[in-house]
This record gives sequence, structure tokens and C-alpha cells, in this order.
Amino acid sequence: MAATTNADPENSELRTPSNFLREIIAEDVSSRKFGDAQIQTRFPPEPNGYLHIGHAKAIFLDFGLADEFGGRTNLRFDDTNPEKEEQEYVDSIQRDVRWLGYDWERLCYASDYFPQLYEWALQLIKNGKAYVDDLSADEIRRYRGTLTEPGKDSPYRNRSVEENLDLFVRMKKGEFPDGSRVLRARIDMVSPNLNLRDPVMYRILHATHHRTGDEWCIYPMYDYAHGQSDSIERVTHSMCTLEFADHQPLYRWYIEQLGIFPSQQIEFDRLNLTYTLLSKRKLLQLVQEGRVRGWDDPRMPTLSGIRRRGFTPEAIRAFVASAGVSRTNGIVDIEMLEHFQRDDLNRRASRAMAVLRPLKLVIDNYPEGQQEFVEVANNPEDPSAGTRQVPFSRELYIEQDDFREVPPPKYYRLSPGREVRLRNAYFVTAQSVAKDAAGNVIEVHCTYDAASRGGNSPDGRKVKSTMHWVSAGHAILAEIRLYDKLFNKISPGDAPEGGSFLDNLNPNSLEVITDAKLEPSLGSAKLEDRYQFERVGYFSLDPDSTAEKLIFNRTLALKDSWAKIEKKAEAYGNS
RNA sequence: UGGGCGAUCGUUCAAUGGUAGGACAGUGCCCUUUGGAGGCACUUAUCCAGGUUCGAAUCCUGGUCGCCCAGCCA
Repeated sequence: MAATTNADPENSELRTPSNFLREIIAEDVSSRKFGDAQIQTRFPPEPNGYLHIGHAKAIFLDFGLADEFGGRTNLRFDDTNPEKEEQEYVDSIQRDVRWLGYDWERLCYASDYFPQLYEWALQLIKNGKAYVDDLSADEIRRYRGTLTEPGKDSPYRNRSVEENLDLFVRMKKGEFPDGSRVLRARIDMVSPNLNLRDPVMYRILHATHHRTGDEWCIYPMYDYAHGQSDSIERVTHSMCTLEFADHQPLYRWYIEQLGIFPSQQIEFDRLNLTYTLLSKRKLLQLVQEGRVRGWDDPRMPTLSGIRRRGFTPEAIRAFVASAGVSRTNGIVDIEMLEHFQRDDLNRRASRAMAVLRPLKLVIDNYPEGQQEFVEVANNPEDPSAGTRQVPFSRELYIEQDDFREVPPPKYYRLSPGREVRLRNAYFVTAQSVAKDAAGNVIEVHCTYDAASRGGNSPDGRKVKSTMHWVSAGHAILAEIRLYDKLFNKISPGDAPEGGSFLDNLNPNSLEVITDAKLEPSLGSAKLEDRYQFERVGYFSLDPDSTAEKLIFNRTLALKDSWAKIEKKAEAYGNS
């Protein structure tokens, strides 16, 4: 299996109308640019952090496009910098790619190509295309020139092939300390493209690599490793993000000098989301400083974070497909992601009743000690999901928000004298309230209409509101974690004057409710189950959950038009 | 400021010289045993100035604005 996307053109769900990447590939296929070679792509993360929603776009494109053209995709770890890379990240990346719904043809590592890359470096030296430079990092930077000034040649640029060979071999043997020498490509110190001003190919790094251990003490740079790795894997279309566009001439230069398979690089725009930070470095900082609980904190934009939050791969794929691809740098509204997630969950999530902030509701004319079961649809969107029995009794919990002693305009829920429907159960009319010493309503007393069982009155009486409820005597207790945006600024990476991006953190991004009341069926919830707590939002079990203590995460709240009305009223001066 | 890339509704992606369209967001109405979902409708865009053409978002010229590049990171 290559990928679980849509090889079938009939299945248009994930098809965007058209995009420039698909057109390039289609053109290359019809012109037989690569002869009989199949379309080959690769997803090439560096294992130096966890994958995030931005990577989902690259994954979707790399795997999805290859699949569309009957091609294959490799997962390749770009592990050329041992100082930042770890096995933990290698593992998490594989887990996340699979979770998104993709499987790779081959699992590759740039480090597997170290011997070949080394041989090729020797070849370039012999051809006079590479040299060992003794300049310090600082000197190299100064010799490179600037954006507007040309660079100048290193005094070591014209060493003999023999001397370069000798020095490079000894670099590999470990005869020199870190930073003392580098191998550079001999290209053009006055090129307007800085990447072509004799770029470094190898640096000395006496560091232990997570896969090759201490076998190497010289490591190839990204530019020297990436194109050749593509070429080795016979990658036809090497898609990467826009910031690498300036590297393309160098990518081609190495391949041409070596005369190897002509992989081609194509750049597309990165995914940016409002209120979302997608910088690996800054996400790492949040984790290291304990600003979040870890890489999989449900507020994190990492795939492991949003997975824990309850997001689904189907929704993420649909979102990424719909957001499209281009070469502009824009920022997609986070609400678009949320829309696709709600849309997916609305179709699939089992409905349940849960009261987050309980208020006791007592039905005075319901016989004490009596209980009954009402039949409830598991998913009104999907009759095949069946029904379940939910216990009902004299004492219930309703949501605090669902009762107002003095109802504001347009408030349809329960208030003294008003009749509403308890979902799937009965009509009730509020009669009186009980208050604590501070004057807070702690109990609402009501009467019910026994003839309205199931939720309809035989006389055709209408009510304006339907509310969820949980039988007090049957309720199970749970902790609920409510999440809000991690940052309260559209572009969280933009630091305020004299501050840092941490100043943009939303102090209220996590709210924990410890005494939510759930209907009994929720007691058997499993990690992979998705629920809609009716009228509240989408929820799923958190891995912290135990048999003794249920913990649910709110994936997303339901759209709330009453909240909108309330907010508007407030804006108009509480009229 | 040298080089590269780009510019279409508020946002995002289409339209490949021939009716500027979809999605998200927003607004209004309808419907509803979730103030959810659904349905209908509405609002809003081709960066600017010239040119080519019967016809330009698209091609040409010149501007303007934005992003990226001066790691022995990727």
C-alpha cells in the first residue's frame, strides 16, 4: 500500500480543482521527462522535533500527488546534524505520518548515504570542484561578502588536488578538531546568490549520531546531502517550501557535476495558521520551559498534540486539501481547520449528554424513588448508529447556563414559569428556586408533563428550547479539560516591542472542570471514541484517564449562536 | 540596497486570451427534539499606470508593495 488517499479520480473529496504542482507532474509525465521512471517523491523531515500541522500539508502533497500518478513516496530522515537529532523524534515522526493515513514505500535516512556522499566528495575534489578551507567560521562569513557586496576568494581556494585529498581524508579520520577546517564546493565567490559562494559541504563534528554512532566525525551539510539523496532514491519531484528556492541552483549544480539522476526541486508555500505557532524552535522552547505539558499537549499544533486533542486525520487531510497550494505567503484562518474538524465529527461522533457546570433540577411532581429509561439516538445524522437507553429520574442536573432567574431578551432556555423540553424526555416548567446564603441559585424546582414523554406534547404545544440533562442519581463524575487558543495574537511569532513571543501566550488556554456530570454510558468510553456532548462540543478521552478517574478533552466547542447574540447585546450596551 | 519569489472577495484557492467562481468567515431568512446540523439568499476582489488585442486577472513595459537569502542549521 502506498497511501490511503484517493488514487481513484471518482473520489473527488480530497481533490483540489487544480494546482501548479499537479500540473508540473502531469506535464512531466506526458512529456516523458523521466522516461520510464515512475513518479517518485519523498517526505524528508529532520528528526529534530515533532511534526506539526504545517508538515501535514507537505505530507499530503508528497504522498498524495505521487499516489495520484501511480508513483511512490519514501519517508527519508534528513539526519545530517547529529547535534539536534534524536531517536525519539524518528519514532514520533513515523507514528504521526502513519496516523495521518500514509505509508511509505521505503524508510530512508540521509545517514545511510554518508559513504556514497563521501565518495562523491572525493570525486569533486579530484575534478577541482571542491577544496579544504582552513578559514575559521568567522573568516568564512567575512569572506562571503554581503547581499550587496561580492565575496572574495579564500587563500586556500587554490590548493592542489593532492593536498585537498590528503586533508579531506584526514578530516574524515578525525585528525582535526571541530571547526578547524571545512570542505567547500568551488563555485563562484561573486555570485549574486549567496548559496553559490563556495558553500560548505562538510564540517567536522565529533558528535555521536543517533544512528551511525561515532563512525563519522565529518557531516555533510543539507545542501550537499539533500539533492544527492533525492537522486539516489530516483526522486523525480522533490517538493519543498519556498525558502529553499534560492538553493535550487546549488541543488542542480551538485547533481550536474556528479552526473547523477536529475531529481528536480519544486517549491511551494508553507502552511500558516492564524493564532498558531509553527516554528519548531519555538515549539521546542514551549516544551522545554514547561509552558505546555509536552509535545503532545492538546494545545500544541503538533500532530501528536492535535491527535490527543481529538482531531482526526480525515479532517486534517480534508482541510489541507481545501486550503490549497500556491507560491504566495499567506495565513489561513484557523476557523477553516476547525470547520473541517466539526464537519467530520458531526457526521461520526456519538452523541451523549454531559453537564459541565451542574445545576440541580428537581421535578416536584415526579414520584420520589421512581426511575425510567428513555431511548436516545446515538447519532441523529446517522440512523445506523442505533439508540441507547438513558436513565431519567426526579433529580437531574442541567447546565447552569441553561437557567436564568431573570431571562435576558432572546433567551429561550429555562426561567421561572417557562416551559422547555428536556431532550428525549419530557416538557418541564420551572416553578421556583432555592438559593444559598449568598443568593446564588443552587436548585431549580419544576413540574413535568407526564404526557410529553419522549419530548412531544400530544396537544401539539411547542417549546422554544431543548436542553440536555443527566440524572443525578445515575451520573458519573469526570474531569473535563477545556482548551482555548494557546496564543491570543493572530501571528504569535511576532514579538511585541521589547518582548518575546511568550508574551502572546493566552493565560486562559486551559480550563479544568473537575466535577462534570456524565450520562452513565460514557463510563465505557475508549481512547479512540469520539463524542459530541450535545449542545456543548466534541470530546474524547484523554490518555491520562483511568478507570477511577475519567478525563475528557474538549476537541472543539459547538458553534454557539446564543453566545453571539449575547456578545452583540453586550456590545450595544447591555440593552 | 544585490539576487530570488510573489500580488484575485476579510481569508484561502480557482479561472491556463473569451460570463471572475468555490471554500472559510460574516449578514439575513427558513427549518430544527442540539440556539448544533441542514437549506436559501446577500455582501465584498483582479496592486497601480501605460501598452498589445475584437477581447486581458491572464501577454508586454514601467512602477508599488510583501516574503526569502549574508549558519561550519535544515
